[in-house]
Amino acid sequence: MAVTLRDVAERAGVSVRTVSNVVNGFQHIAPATRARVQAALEELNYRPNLVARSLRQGRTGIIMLVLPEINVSYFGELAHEVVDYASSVGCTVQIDESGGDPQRERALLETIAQASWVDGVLFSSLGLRGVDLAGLAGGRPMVLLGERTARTSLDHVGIDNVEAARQAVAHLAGRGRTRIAALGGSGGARDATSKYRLKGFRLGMRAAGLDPEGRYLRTADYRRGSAATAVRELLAWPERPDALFCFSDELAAGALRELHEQNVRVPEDMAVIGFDDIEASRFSTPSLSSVRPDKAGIAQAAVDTLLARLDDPAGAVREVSVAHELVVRESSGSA
Amino acid sequence: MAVTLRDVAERAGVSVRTVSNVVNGFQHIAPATRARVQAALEELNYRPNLVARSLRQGRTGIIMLVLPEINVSYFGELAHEVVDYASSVGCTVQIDESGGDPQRERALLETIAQASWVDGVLFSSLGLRGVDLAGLAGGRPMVLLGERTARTSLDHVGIDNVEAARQAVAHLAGRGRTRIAALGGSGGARDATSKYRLKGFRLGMRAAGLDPEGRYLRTADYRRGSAATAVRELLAWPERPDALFCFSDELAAGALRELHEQNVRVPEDMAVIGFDDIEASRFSTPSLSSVRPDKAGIAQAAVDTLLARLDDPAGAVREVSVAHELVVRESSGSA
DNA sequence: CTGTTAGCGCATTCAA
DNA sequence: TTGAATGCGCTAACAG
Repeated sequence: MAVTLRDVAERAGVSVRTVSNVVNGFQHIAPATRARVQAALEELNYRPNLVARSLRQGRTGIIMLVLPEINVSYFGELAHEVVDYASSVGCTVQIDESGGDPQRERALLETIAQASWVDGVLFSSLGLRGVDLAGLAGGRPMVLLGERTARTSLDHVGIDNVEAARQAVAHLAGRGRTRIAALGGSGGARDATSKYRLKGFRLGMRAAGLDPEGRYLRTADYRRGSAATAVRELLAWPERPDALFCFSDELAAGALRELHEQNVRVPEDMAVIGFDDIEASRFSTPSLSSVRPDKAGIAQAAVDTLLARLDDPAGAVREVSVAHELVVRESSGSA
Repeated sequence: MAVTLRDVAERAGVSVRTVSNVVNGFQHIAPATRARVQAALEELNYRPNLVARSLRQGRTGIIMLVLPEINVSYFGELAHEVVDYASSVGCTVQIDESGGDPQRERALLETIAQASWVDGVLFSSLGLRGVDLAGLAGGRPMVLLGERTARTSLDHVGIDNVEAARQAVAHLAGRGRTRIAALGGSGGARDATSKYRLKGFRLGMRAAGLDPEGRYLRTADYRRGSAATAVRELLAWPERPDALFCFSDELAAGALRELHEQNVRVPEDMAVIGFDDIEASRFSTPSLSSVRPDKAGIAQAAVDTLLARLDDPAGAVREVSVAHELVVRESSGSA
């Protein structure tokens, strides 16, 4: 069996209270006592039972991070930042995947509401609307990551997708492209991310004196494999695009591949820009221009916001907008 | 405050024992009582406190997964499989990162020994030797993932790296390549993965009647960014290689990029094969040949092995070898 | 400065 | 079939 405070107390000939004090680094302890307890602690190789401690304190220090899929590069990189920052503030991260499926997201939230060992949840939803989420959290502190789909009582951390998308389009237009197309997501209410990026796309097009209508193509998801058919379709448009704004770097990677197969040169015949700036994009051929969200900033803001919410459950709803940046590489170089 | 068993018991006019029985689905309960308790349960929206339950039962259902970095594609994909399978057997996954640094791995294990809410640990080490690990686990069940560095008392799940590497080399030789080079890791005792892959490289070379000596180049790590300088060096060899076996797909991706910059055609001038078969490899230009470990198989075996160890702490040490497969794509197509 | 003790919420043994 | 009571290991309020 595991050695308990009580065992140590007996060994050292003191009370559990004193041992607890030593373990937790309390100040006012007689040096002699402290030394004796320390010795007993080490002789018995005492390890505090964190479950018991958590039961007592009501906090576990465990943050749950819900993502569509951890194997998707962007989410992997985001998770990395979250784990990294969380550990620096003494928290560990539990990861769950929703698969981006609203039904599974819902089921997961049911579980979360019960999984009462997590102090709070960072939820990166693709399918559920904020209003749905709020009700499902089961009163547990939750911060929404990515896009907020509707007015809700939940804290939210994300970037300005509209502005970021607008800048991407402005960049393409600035390089002389006039037949710009956008690609990714559903563009509708169900997928807020693409909705806002599409909005930014339209703003950017109009600002450049271009007509955005009929220049957007949906995809089933944001993965590499979903780009190929879309790209073929887009190449068959009567007015073939000379630039492509993909709503994720993975889509852009899939697009680069398909463009290669169709013998379309990038950037000469088609400029391409992605979104997320995943690491692979720096090394692709051609290297991929992208919108880079400050992932570390998102992670930090998310964890901080969650911790603040834990301390003040009734505080005002927080809305944090994190920085982003345009990264220009070969794929959108001047033709 | 949260609703407890006691609250429900009062409400239903029964004892906590009875409520507990209903919650846990015990059989012998009078239908009338059960109905009354059920009603109270729902009216009060009772959620069991899992921390308290865990304290009582001694198990949390939390598995800790320790990886070098979750943002590295291979580990992201592996984590995905682990989370997926673990959830199917009722476990949640807590992720920690070691950064691949032996010192941090050691520190992390100290924490693990204390973090007594995890039932067991899946440890994918890069730097520490198995013998070191065994002592540090603090008696907590631990399964080693990837490579086992030394005889140890720990369970281990991995693929046959020697054979996999041998096959990769045989494939290149089979395509008529004679000046094959290997790239990645330290090749030494500190990095068992590259040690075994290097061993397989040598076996494959000799089997093809080629001399493996002096045809291996180390890298600082397995990331894309570490390939460039190595590739430049390798291109300057007196007998310039016509094939490159990279010990990871990320290295291979970095190599493809650098080869492109140096105007070396792939596969015409240089065949390239990687290791891990990450998703990006299917879509790169050229698409990348690779050794594909059965990641789902690894995840499943790892979790199963850990659970078995939990049930039988004294059982025989398990050594599981999971399947792998060679995936041939453009980068190693015949010249 | 340190000992005693009451719970945290739950599962469970002993009675009834 | 159900109630009362114990304790998992710990922290903290209350003494002394």
